Amino acid sequence: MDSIKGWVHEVRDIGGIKFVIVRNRNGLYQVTLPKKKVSEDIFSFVDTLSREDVIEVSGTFQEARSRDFSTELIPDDIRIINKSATPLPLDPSEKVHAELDTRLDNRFLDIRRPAIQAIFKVRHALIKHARDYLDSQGFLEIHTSKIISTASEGGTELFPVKYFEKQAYLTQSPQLYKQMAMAGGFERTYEIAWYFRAEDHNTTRHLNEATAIDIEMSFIESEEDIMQVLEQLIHHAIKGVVNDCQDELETLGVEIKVPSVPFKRISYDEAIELLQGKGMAIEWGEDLGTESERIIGEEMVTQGHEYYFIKRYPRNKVFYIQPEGRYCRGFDLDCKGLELTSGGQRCHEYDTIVERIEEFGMNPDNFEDYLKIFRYGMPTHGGFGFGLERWLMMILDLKNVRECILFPRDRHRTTP
RNA sequence: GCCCGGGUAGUGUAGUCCGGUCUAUCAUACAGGACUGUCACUCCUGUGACUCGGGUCCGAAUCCCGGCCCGGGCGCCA
Repeated sequence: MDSIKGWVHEVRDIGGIKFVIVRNRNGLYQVTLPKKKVSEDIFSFVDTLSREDVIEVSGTFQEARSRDFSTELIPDDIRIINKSATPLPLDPSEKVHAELDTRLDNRFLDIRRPAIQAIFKVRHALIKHARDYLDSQGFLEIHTSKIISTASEGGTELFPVKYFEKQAYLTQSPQLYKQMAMAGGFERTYEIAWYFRAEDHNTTRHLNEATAIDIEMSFIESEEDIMQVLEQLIHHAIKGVVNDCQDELETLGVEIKVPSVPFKRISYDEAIELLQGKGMAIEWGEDLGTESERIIGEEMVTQGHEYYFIKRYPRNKVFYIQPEGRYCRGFDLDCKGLELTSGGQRCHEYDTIVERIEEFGMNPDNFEDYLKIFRYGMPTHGGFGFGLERWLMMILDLKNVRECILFPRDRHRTTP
């Protein structure tokens, strides 16, 4: 006796023969009911089925006369585990397109669609192989607090949290904790981290709650040591996805090239030259905006580089990055014009970090907990934060980063 | 935060520019019926909608103002 459990995807009633297509996470199954081969009860019972009812069918599999199915189940019994209400707020069989907003409002139904499940299977594989790679390189997985007391990193806006009688915030990055882990002698750590950013942006590539692969490592000579970990991680993880997710990639209609290492590196100076050569009015020292990133991305792609580093930024990029003359040892990793990663070698000397805080117009007195870690033996170190949703979006060529997280939080959405 | 675009059955759309059989299109869905190899089954019948409030006008889905909601771009950021 064979049995399948799943959702009623479709009922095709041809009169003297009926087909029930059952869907579960493994795919679609055909249940075939020729009038003369099944009981009268079960034959008429099929008429009461609605789309998305949860059922269990038991019977015997046999070879199918079908274009799409090699086998079919001739049922002895069909049991309804739970009925579905009608009409459905969106169509999991994908006959009618639904807008992203409708889909997200009904995300649990949206996820029943095989193409959506495929996105999250790829996401799983990506994280698994990234983790495997970091494990193989001796990195220790840690988890740090998401509730912080002050906006010590600067840059982005924070969500306030009422913490008993105190004011606290949701973390924007595990940055400072990773550095404490270096001060603590872990030498190599990573965290699959949650970020919260209270920015008012409203684009297809921003989330107010996002995940990232964050690493930190000690005893480095320069930011190059970190960049090598990053490019190897990307190379290995994508190779893993290509190996594990053939079916999912086919479902999504995506063909992935494993990027070869090492990745292209260009300096900030070269980026500015390139942009000026393309007629852009940009001066040395300015940030690279969306337009700049796009132009650089196009140029890199024509040179055959999907992934590329931009390094040797001006020293005013971020305060905790090790300065070097007018430059600093920070880098970004971009993919086809989209920034995926920000990282670099951090300051490790107490005097330097204090100077940097002052250089950025901040008060070192507000950084006491942070500064303490530089006083008692801090090794050279560096790391990066690598945005998972953005990476997945680029790999799968999806148009909206909201597709890459189960329950996205954007400027307006807090449900479901 | 700034700028632009949009809101029509459960879902997705046509119609809006140029107001008038719009009694609002089509698909899908839903309800009922026919069909013994479907595979987006097909066919027949039926059900179901103009975001809200105000204004202009003989007349508003259509024009104007405001609210609410949504999408996108920029800035900022991963």
